Amino acid sequence: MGASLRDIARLAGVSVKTVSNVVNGYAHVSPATRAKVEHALSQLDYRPNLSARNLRRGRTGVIALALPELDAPYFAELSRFVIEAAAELRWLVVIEQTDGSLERERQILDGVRDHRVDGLILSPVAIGVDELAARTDDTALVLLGERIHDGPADHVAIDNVRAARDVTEHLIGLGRTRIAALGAQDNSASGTAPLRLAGYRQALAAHGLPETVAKVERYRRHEGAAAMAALLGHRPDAVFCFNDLLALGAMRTILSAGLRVPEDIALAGLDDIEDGRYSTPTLTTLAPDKAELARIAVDLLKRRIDGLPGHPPQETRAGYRLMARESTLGR
Amino acid sequence: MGASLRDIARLAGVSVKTVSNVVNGYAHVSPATRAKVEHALSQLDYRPNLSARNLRRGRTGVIALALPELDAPYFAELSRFVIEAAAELRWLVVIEQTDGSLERERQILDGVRDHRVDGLILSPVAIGVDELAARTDDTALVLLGERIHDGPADHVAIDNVRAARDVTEHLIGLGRTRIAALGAQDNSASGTAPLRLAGYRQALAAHGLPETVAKVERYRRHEGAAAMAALLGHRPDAVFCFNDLLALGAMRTILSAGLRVPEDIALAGLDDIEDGRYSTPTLTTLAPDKAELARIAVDLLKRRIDGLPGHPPQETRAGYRLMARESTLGR
DNA sequence: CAACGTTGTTTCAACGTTGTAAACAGGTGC
DNA sequence: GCACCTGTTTACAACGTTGAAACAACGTTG
Repeated sequence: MGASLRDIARLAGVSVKTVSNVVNGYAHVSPATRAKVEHALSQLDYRPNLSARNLRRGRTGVIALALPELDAPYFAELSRFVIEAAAELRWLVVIEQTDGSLERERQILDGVRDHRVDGLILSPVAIGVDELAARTDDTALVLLGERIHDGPADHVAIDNVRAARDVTEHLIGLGRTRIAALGAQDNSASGTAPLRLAGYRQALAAHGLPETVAKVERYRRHEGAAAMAALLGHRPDAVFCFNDLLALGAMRTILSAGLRVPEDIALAGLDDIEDGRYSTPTLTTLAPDKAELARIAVDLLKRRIDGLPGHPPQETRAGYRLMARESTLGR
Repeated sequence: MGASLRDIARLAGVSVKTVSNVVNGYAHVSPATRAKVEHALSQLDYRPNLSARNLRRGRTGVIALALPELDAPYFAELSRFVIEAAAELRWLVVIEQTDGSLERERQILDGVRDHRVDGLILSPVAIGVDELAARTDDTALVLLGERIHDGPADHVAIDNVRAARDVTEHLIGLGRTRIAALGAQDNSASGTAPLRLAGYRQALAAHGLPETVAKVERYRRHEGAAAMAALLGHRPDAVFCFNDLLALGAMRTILSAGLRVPEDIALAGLDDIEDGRYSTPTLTTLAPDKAELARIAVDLLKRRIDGLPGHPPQETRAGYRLMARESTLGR
């Protein structure tokens, strides 16, 4: 085991508290003792025991990031930024996966209370606003990503309605008229899908175009592929997929059917995952500023952790950019 | 703050230790007191303070998983399995990213000592065997993935030489004769690249075929795309990319150049990331059993954490399967 | 020169938990 | 009546840290 303050104190011939003072950079320590102590510290290669420090201070320096699945590239990319932002505060990040299950989300919200983490960044899928509002626990919580606004906790996301409208407008601007949406969901009282659907509809309505909507259960490639197969019967000339994974699945279906992208069907996604920058054709998409999302989420969490409870929940928007690529523009 | 053992004890009219005994399922507690205590526990919604428990027990219940980058799909997929395997032991997993940098790897190895985590699963890139061997620290450590064997710590990986040979044999079996390798590295004393290169060479040598080798710095799509552009001059009829990201980048270059896969150039990768199952054409690859890798890594780590130090480092192999898809077989 | 403030250091207690050992009650056996 | 179990419960100390308070030594100040 490593050396404790006690060992250092013994070696340096001072009290434990003095060593503690040196370690914590307390001002009033005489140069002589400071030198002695520092020598002893480096001699024994002292490392503070963080369990003990945390017990004393009531903090762990660890936050949790709970998201549906780490192997969805969007979330993997987002995690990278969260981890980086947290690292600047010397926080560690434990990652939990909900798989979009209500029960897992409950478990995690509940588990936050066992003092292993100082706060939680949750990317919710299944849990409802009312259930969140009923939370008795006062551990710091930030909701990340697509979610009905004005909920009971701090929240950061892009403006999904406007983003979806922008993508749809892009397709309309290309002269497409039979524009389908792929990615609506039945069970998503709290999620993205309704917001993106609303944006899609707003754009179509503004131009008097008809809508076609395909539903999926989850945002994975194979569901995109399957839903696209069903859509082919409607002969759309453009498809707005509610995320990039769906779009990549859909692209596979279209190309396999011998149709061309974008000549026969223009395709757009949302998320800007790296895959879409290397697919053939490359995928037009809308790129949320993931670094900003992560930074804001961590900042909000820090404010909650440090601050007094009782402040009203805060709503924050992160930016985005439309990335027009080959799947709508052609080569 | 939550209730402590003391609060429960007061409410139930017993000693703190009795409550602790109930919480920990100690056998010799009379049914009557057990009931009393359990009532009080649920009444105050008791949660053990894990910082305190950890301080006492000297364990944190948290392990670290350090890998180059979370947004490389292979590592994201692997992380998912590690987190799942750890969850079965009630362990949390903090993720650290090294970005393949030596300094970060050192930092992380060093940081393990501050008692925040019980052990470390490291997927090393830059650090050398000798430096690892010189480690004085005795915190549990497991090396995960491609790495020179017989190092100073437990290690789990697939048999990279054999795997690379199998992929190359597959290409040879298709009748290809100008088979290039994409993904060799200059600086990788400790990594995958030399092993995979060796396997590739073994296969070619066995059939008397000539080799062509393209180097990259890191295993990312854009490097695969760039390296492939350089390879095109050699007019290979098949390319074995040392991982799937390289292959997907290469595929993009080939298709953009107006060549066909696999008719003009057959393409194979290694990793079996999900992207490759939905690219057009779908990507032939070799699929390491990631779930097995993760499980073994966690098991080895558990054994180290529980066990006495001093046992010799253990070498373990995980299985793999060749997934022949369109990029070599055609439709 | 007494009262006071500053600087440097220490003692003490506490954070919440659990291992150890000891205390206690209620038998059994002799 | 005593020694000796078995089962149940408790007191105590300890894990390593830090805030609060106390203390000693030394100027300053009125």
